Amino acid sequence: MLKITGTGYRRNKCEDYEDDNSKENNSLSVMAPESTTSVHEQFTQPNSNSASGDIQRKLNEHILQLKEEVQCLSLRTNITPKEAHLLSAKQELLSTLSEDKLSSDGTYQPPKEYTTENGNLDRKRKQEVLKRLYEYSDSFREKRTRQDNQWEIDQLKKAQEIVSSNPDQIQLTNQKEYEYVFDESQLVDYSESAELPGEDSATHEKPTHSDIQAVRKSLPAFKQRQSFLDVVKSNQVVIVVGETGSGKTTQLPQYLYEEGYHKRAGKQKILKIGCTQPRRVAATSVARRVAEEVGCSLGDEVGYSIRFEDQSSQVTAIKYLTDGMLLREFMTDPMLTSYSCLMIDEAHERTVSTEIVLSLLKDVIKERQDLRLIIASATINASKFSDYFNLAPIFKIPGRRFPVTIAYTKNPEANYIQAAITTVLQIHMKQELPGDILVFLTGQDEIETMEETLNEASRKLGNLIKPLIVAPIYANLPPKLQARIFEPTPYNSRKVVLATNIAETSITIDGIKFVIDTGYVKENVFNPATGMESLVVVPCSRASADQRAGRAGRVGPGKCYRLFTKWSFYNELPENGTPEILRANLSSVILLLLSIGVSDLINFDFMDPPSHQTLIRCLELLYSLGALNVKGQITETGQKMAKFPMDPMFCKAILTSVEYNVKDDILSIISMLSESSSLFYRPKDKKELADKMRERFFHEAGDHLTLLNIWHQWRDNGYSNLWCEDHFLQYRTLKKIREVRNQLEKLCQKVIPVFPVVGECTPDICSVQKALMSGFFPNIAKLSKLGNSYTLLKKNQPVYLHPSSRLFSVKPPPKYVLYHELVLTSKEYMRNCMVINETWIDELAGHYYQKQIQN
DNA sequence: GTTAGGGTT
Repeated sequence: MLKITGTGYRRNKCEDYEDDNSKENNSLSVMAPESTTSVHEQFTQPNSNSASGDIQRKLNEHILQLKEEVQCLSLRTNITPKEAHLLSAKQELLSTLSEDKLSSDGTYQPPKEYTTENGNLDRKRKQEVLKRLYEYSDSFREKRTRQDNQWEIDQLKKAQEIVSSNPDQIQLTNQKEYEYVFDESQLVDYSESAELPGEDSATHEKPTHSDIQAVRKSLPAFKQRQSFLDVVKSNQVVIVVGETGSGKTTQLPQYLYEEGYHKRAGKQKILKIGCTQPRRVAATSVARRVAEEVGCSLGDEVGYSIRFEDQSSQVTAIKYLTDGMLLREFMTDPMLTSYSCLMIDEAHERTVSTEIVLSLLKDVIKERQDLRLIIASATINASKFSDYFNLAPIFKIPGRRFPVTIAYTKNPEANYIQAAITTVLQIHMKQELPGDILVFLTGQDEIETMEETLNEASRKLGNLIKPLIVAPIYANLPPKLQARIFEPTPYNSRKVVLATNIAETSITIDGIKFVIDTGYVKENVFNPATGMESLVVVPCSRASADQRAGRAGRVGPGKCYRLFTKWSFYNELPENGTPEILRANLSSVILLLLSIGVSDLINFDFMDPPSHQTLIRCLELLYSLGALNVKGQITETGQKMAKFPMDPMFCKAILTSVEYNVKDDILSIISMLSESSSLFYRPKDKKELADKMRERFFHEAGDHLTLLNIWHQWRDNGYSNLWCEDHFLQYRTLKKIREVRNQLEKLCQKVIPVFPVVGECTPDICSVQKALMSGFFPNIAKLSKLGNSYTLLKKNQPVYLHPSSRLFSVKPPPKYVLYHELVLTSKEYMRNCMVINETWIDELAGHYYQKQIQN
């Protein structure tokens, strides 16, 4: 019997849920019945209420044919939505008509609507089934359509965006797996077909202008086009609450454009309508879409601008850009004179960049009455933005989304992973197919554990259950494995996606019907007093829980199982998460503010002001780095440092490296350090091997030079992807490192045009170490007297070498080490450490450690 | 004797 309770799982999870929406208590009783005649028997029983023998024979023939077709299709790794649709139809038919769908113990019961009271297929129903069988067989023989091909191409594009660092790879797989070649002459026009994929399908056909306009007019935003324009006309700042699917991101900038906001009276030069996004993929993909709608090439009237990639020009009127990019634009154009309107999208996410941009804009709009500002936010904190902008009007646009039923547990869950596993299995056995499951967990470790357990459970259950495909997704998973979540779920099986909060906003997976939300998230906490970071698991906010639930309602009505009680949702979950600005290291942002002339930070109009302590620590650090003078004003050095988009400690090291004639090595090391967290890939089952490969790069002086070794060897191996895979290094990270390095190189030439080489200094390891130390001198620790731990040189705080550090195994341990960062996990660990010479402390950081040196 | 939530310039 298919009872989960019988397989060792604690209890029947579904019974533990209360339904939020009591009307929709659709508890499915799909439990296999104790005894029933098989479907096969029903057809062959001479006394059954069957149709004529002729129909019976035809039916049997078709069952055979159908089986073949289904088998053929389900063996394919990629099927188009149309094929998937046919497959599910065939699945339904087969399970109705053939004995093949019986579970091993023969307890299959055909769906109720097909049967008469005594369990046999009724005659009328059988004829209907036959009719559909013919229809589907015919349509199956038809050629692949343009939409099918386009869909595949789009899927690939999607995959390629995710794995953009890895184009060679994808192309290769592509050719192998796609046996069909796009052939114009074999097109069948399916534009009338209603069954084909969702909302985006209209744009796949290279639609005509009027088609596009029709789609645009169907969006909820269109109904409010005129009232939106009216509100913007009479208000300088408007808060827009646009739910998912309202079309706000693509339509509102276009409305402004159509209204002529990009034209300046009497002048030739075009003013831009800017729209910021917190993520790069969003900026690029939306821009592409809007360019299509406007009917221009990307980079002409519609463009985008992200780091390393500027697709905009003089004629660009609608520009999508990342919020960090707009923040950088303040440095060259503090009044943002090239914009007539700005839309700050996804403001509710409250990234540091968004908030600083908003604060700066609040000032700018006082000076520039002509600038229009639109802030798009989720419902939950729209009023906060309205209050901040002097009670700006809130303009609402309804969304378009399927309803999602929410279920809570009756009692709190002690072990949410176990609860999640039980829930997955119950959904899988009780709910109809197709319908994939998305589970929100907090990190790689949990995902790996759950993946193992689920695979094991489904192996044990064998053919008692339909195939369960477990697909993990988290940011640090290599792209090849990430792509698995986008593969269409094969016939008659269910996909379970185990995700971190990457699936909350950044990645959208089609076909999800069920969401399981553990209610937790990992959050980075930065302690300004110690400069220590730690990742802690905290309950997620109500806003995120709702966002997560919404992921179940993209393709149709969905269901979300929350592994916490309704009471705790309303009483224990915070309404919103802590804004990032209150828990991040702000030194880079503060330097940027200072460089654009914001000197009074204490009275700067933050939406949520960081603590004075945080600000003071930042200013102290900047002062000790020489970015500020004794009056707290930014120095020339500080101005140069601000030009580099990195932490000021990095910037300082770069400036010094030029003097020491070790710029190349420092740029390499710094680029590596800035991305080092996602450089190494350590799967659970190959940890030791991965660590062994890492040891090959070890440099006696520590991790910084180890990273330099990796860089050099990658370069010497022709920046090869295969080489990366062999060494458990993430190719996409290294590629990004290379881009970062190139950008820094260019900035160096711009910011420091003349390279003054001091003395006879020849590049050597010591100079590299000293250049690093000129920026990172606040991070020095001294070996304790017992020799088993270290103490921060500045304050009396015990810290430890991280076991992953090259220096961890050095005996005897070096007397002084310099660390890149301090993380609090099971202990206070220094990560990325380097040996330093005692004499350098006085030489390079005498001003900082005066007291300590005297002692 | 052991860490990796998601982003961005």
